[in-house]
Amino acid sequence: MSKVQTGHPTLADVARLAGVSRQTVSNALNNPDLLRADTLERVRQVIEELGYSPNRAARNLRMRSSSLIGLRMHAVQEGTANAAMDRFIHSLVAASEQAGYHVLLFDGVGEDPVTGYADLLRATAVDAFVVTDTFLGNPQAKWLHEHGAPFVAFGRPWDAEAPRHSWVDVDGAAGTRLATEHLVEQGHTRIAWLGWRHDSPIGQDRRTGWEATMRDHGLATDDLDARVLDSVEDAARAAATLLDTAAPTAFVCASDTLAMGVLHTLWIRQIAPGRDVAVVGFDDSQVAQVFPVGLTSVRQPLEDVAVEIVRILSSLLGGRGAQPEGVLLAPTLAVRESSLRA
Amino acid sequence: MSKVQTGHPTLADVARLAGVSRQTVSNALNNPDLLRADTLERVRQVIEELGYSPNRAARNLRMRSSSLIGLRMHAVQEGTANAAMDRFIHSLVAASEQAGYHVLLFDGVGEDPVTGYADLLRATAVDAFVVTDTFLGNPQAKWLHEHGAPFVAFGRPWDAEAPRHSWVDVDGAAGTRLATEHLVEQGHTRIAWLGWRHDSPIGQDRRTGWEATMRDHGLATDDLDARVLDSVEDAARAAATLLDTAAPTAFVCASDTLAMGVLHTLWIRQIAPGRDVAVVGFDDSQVAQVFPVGLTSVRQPLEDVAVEIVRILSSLLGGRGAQPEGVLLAPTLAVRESSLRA
DNA sequence: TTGAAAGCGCTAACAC
DNA sequence: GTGTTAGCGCTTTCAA
Repeated sequence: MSKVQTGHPTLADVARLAGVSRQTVSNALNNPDLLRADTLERVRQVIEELGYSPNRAARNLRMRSSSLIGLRMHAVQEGTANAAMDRFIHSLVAASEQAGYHVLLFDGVGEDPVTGYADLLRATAVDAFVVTDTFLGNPQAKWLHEHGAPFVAFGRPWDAEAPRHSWVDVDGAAGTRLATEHLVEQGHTRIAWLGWRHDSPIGQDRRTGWEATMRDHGLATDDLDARVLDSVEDAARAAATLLDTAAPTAFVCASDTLAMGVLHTLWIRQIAPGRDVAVVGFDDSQVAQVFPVGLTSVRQPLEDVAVEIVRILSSLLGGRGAQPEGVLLAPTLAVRESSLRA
Repeated sequence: MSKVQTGHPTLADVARLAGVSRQTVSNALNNPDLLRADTLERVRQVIEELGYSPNRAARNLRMRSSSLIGLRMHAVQEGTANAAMDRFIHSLVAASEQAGYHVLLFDGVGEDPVTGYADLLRATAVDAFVVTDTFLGNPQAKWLHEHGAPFVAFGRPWDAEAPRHSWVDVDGAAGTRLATEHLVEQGHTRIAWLGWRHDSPIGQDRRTGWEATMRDHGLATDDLDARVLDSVEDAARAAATLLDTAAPTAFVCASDTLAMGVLHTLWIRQIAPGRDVAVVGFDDSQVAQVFPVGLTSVRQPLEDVAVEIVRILSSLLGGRGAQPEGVLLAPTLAVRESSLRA
């Protein structure tokens, strides 16, 4: 007597209805070329009819893989405009799906920065990770590498000379270079840099784009360089000081948050953004897009970043254990009113 | 001869080392009370020693469940400040983890709005869904209900009198009521509403909070009601018109995007936000938080929403097939300079 | 080209 | 309390 159909159809159900063995059905799905055309057609028809889809858990168990990519998500930092985390996550989800993966989110809570990774890895709940919080001496990357866990980092390993793992990053210096060149084109010569005080390698990188471009154009940078915490208030104060002491006509900022501070000071002083003093931010956050004046901002190509990450991940998981690979992508500049004289 | 230790330790490994049967190890994990204290201790020690964690796929296959909650993620809408999607997603991830679940993201791409759901469901890749795009006649909710898929909606089913599925939502009317009451307290009497033109039930709901509060205070609403598309530019124009025709001293807006438009008009006219004309937005987006003036905004309790959703989901999956449940949560008001006279 | 057998690692049911 | 048996649904040998 045949089993009661409690839930979803299984491979066996399809096989029975199609009058073939289970293996043939499996082949129809995974190695269609092995079947004779008419058999394939018949099996496919039954699959369609039944709305059959291979059980994930069973396949995972057998294949020793989950088709899941783990991504640790942090709490949104309130009061800042920097992270475009949701844009990146969506890009990653879309790119992963193209490659047959799904994204599993886990929480970055707790003291130990690797706990979440360890648990998922030991339980073979995910095939690989995408690590986003890559800073100097990133403990996750180190741990994952040591444990042989496949992963790709969004962000360069700033410390290692010869990185041991693959990464994809956006060229921050190229971004600020774009911004500075754009301002020079607009006729500015006194272009200030507003960066982060506790300077991360990321902040340093972004700063070099401004500095190098200024140098290239023979423009002075003395007194035009300020560093503050990544807050609107601090940026506003720093902008005020800069305006008083160095009279810049343009600001390149390490973040949209800082740019907002500059705009605040301009507003207080009745200085028109764009016409009187130009401002450029970094990240093309929603704030930059929605701010009434329209904040010009460096935009990271997160869609491309995601595609590259998934590509590397696929080759990693595909067994092609190639050399660690680093990909550096160029950002673009979203030009808006805050940097236009018109 | 014993098997080669290729990868992770299994239940059998633990059992062998602890000198017990596999079942005993399983019990140590899932039904600790069944074991004698010393046995439990011994098993636990070996588990610790080996860094053992049950294989997810095997457990999933056996339990016919994945401990995964599916969430469809849409592309970020550029140029608006409304969605606090990342805040919600993180809240959901955190709450899920507390309950032993993880969040699986999939993409909302394609013509057919239920494709992604259907695929995951048929493959038993997820145990349940969280549906966020709940609007009138929501096709996903209908489809999921018809297919007996467990899910909870973030958002009320506006059409049904007796909803067939569980939902959690934020009381939009209560939010705009808070906003309006706050403005009345600040001494405003001519408080305008700036809402959406193609009015969704959500927009209508938010509007009623303003209208009812105005009525309660015996304040006129004629000519103080404008509807536009959800864009900064349209909002700016509408605000200008309202200022000319009805001279409001305060604006309650259906979104932060609209509020930005109002602020833009105020800026152009050299009207000080807060001091001269008050503005309140909706969603407490990053824009509201970072905008130099500080935009007062209705804040959805997304953390609580996530907790409630997971609670309902857990009971749904726990077999307690209770009646569909609806939970309406009250938002709060994040008060900032844009609504303060001081 | 197709079929039969084995087993991935786990837990529910039942014996002891 | 603990051990034995069976089987979740799939894919990878190997044989026909």
